Amino acid sequence: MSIIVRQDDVRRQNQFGVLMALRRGGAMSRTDLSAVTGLSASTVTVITNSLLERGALVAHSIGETTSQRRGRPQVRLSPNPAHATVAVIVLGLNTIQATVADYAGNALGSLFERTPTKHLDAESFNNAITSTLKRLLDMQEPGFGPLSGIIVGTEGIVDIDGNTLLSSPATDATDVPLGPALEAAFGVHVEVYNESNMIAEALHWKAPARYGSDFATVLLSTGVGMGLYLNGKLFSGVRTSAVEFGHVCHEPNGALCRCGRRGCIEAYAGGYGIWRAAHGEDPLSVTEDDPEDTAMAELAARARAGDGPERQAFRAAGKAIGTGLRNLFTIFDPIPLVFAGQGAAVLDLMMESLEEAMTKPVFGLPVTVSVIDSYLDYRALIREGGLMRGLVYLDQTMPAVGDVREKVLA
Amino acid sequence: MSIIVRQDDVRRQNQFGVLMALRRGGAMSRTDLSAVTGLSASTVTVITNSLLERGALVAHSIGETTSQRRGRPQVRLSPNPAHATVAVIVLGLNTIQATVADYAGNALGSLFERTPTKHLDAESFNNAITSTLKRLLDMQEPGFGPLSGIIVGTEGIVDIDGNTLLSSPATDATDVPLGPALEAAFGVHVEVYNESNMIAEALHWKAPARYGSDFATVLLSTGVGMGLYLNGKLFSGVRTSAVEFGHVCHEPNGALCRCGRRGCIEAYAGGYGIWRAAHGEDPLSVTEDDPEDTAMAELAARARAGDGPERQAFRAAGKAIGTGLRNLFTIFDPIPLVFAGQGAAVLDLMMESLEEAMTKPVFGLPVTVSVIDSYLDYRALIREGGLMRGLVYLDQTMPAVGDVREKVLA
DNA sequence: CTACTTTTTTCGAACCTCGAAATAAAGAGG
DNA sequence: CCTCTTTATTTCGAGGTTCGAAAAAAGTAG
Repeated sequence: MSIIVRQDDVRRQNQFGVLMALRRGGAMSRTDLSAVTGLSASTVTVITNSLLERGALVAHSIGETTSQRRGRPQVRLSPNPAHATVAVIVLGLNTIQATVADYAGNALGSLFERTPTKHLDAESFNNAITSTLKRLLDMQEPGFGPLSGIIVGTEGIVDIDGNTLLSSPATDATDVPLGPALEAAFGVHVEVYNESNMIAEALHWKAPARYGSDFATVLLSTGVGMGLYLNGKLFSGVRTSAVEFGHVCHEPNGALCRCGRRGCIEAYAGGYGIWRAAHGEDPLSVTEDDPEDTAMAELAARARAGDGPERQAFRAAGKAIGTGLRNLFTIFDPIPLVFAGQGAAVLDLMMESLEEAMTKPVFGLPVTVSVIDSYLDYRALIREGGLMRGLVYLDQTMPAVGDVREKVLA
Repeated sequence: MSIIVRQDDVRRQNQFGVLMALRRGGAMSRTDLSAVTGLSASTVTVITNSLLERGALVAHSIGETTSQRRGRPQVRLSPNPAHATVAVIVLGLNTIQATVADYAGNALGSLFERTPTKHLDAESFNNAITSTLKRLLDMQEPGFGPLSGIIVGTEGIVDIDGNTLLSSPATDATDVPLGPALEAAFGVHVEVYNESNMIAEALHWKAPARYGSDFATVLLSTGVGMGLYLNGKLFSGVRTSAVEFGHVCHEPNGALCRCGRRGCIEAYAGGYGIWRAAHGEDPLSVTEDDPEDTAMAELAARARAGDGPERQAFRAAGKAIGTGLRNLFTIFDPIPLVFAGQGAAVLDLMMESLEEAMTKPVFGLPVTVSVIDSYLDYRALIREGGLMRGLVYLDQTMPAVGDVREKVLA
């Protein structure tokens, strides 16, 4: 059904536009906002005054700007840090990291805990996360804004509503109602996302010029994940977070993957896949243990030293990823690429075979990928992406209560 | 950049909503429109009267409804056939089919021509299509509405703006500026689409309950095409029509495809791929000739008669398609499927291996596909989809000129 | 012919955005 | 110190939009 638009929707959308302009462009004056958003100066005045009155924005007092220009000085506006607080939780294998940040996006505090979450049942798993966040909140100094939202970033498959953790390496439990559990405990809106999606979200905010409308992030870690931005929006599955790039089939009847199927990209390019191939182990055997980062570094060193099974293992990984990317690009055209995670440190060993597999022309149209970046600290990216997602959620759902004049008259 | 909303946009959007409700639900009264769209009765009155005045709608005079109910009889409204005319052109290998239809979607006339377009240069190719449409328009009786838009559906790769035919089996020429050529010749808006996208569009309109938000169409013909509806919208590539499902890699280093690469799904499931495998021909040899429909029917008959290379060839085709679908479903979750084209007639020979490859569970989540339909006459679907796309374009771009009262007062 | 029922239109209220004009708040210059 | 100039912001009226309530229209029932 095509959606009907009301009067309020106009105001809400434009108010959101103003807030987004400030998030993107940093503090700016009403005049700047008018130029950036395309709204008239009078409309910007009405909207910003309404937001100021409700405490969502703050005006930077004079002197801070030191304009030295001729006319009336600009009053720069920006999100009011004290207006709200967002919590971001990043889950790993037996690790929980919680962070709180203010409405302006400044981190207020962080807590990293190692907890054996892997073998907990769903309820205990939720409780562990809840208590970590509780501890963090108790540590905060009084006076910070009210907690307004929680974003969780995790490996695994999440339902499309951001409520349920359907399946994740972080826990053996399935269909974990993490969203509702946190919502019940803290009384605020909660969204659970796949970590790769948050990496994409983070890059979109860090470098909008480069990662504006269309790009893909490939997370090379134990598994192989992907975040996709298409047409300026985060792409997700129909019912789940999906984009399980690591489980796209590379070789039918190929090496065994942890998911139980054969030939997945992850079975060649995941940490354990590379390790297995480098050591000449049976491609149909899978262990639960992940190779240590240091062990992988040694493997990479040996591969760089000279040809041999180690180098071949990395080459095979590159080929699997490259083939997968080419297939994806066959579906929606080539887009800029970003690699993140520890695997990005050994990209040099994979790049040749990756590019060879990826760039084979389709119908004479060569596949060209313009941007290939890499980021090692993917945890930080997940956190940043989650934070921005949380802030944008608040901006988007901020009610569009009436004009200022109304209250003045009353 | 987040988009700012103006006053006019509200009206345009709601006017579009009214027109869409009529296209979807057929002729209905203002009261029904109010219920379906969610707009108030007064707003519906204003919008419909404006559309009536401009000739976009007609009121069905009394008597037609024969309500026999108590109160004031409803006045049913529907798109005015004479308001506009849309032309749909379906291109095939050395064939051009042009159809014109009125604003209500009724076909007015059609012309099918066999023309050797394959070896024409770009300009001659455009001219051939232009002259076919000119002939068809000349054949029409006077009094039909003005030509308002042209939609072209074709095999091959089209740029995202619907202007340029980048590469197509219909012609050896590449980067054919078909859109601008037709626009220059007829002075109306032109959009060029991939045929599979139009098949998806057609099904979306034929059975919105079944094919509403998310589904995929697989076109089994000489090649293997796909149309995708995701989140209620036609999915396309970033720069081109894309979704070149047939050229997703099934077997690295596998059979040779016409695109020059190896192991594409089409190399196994396209008409020539099945033929080649059934006859034990070299999988690295490709011919330009396509097997005749009758020859393929014989092949299917032999495959149904008993096991042998023919049956194995169809099984291999099913496996290639099934694997490709599973990979796609790994990216965006399983969705209902529709098969179209001659290949849909031999689906029975492929279905077993197709389902086996497709439904292997990912991380314990079984892949289930609820709806699997098939349509043989895909040309008709392309035509219908193109027509609806053209009509919706007209609805969407209809200006939102002012209130009725204004003119009454003047 | 009158009462009732349902559909459609009319009308005023409440908003929203916009452009023009007015106002505010500096620096520049005498 | 006062006035002029310049730039930013606010005020105000106009025009457009949707909505709810009330009125009008156009039938059927009896």
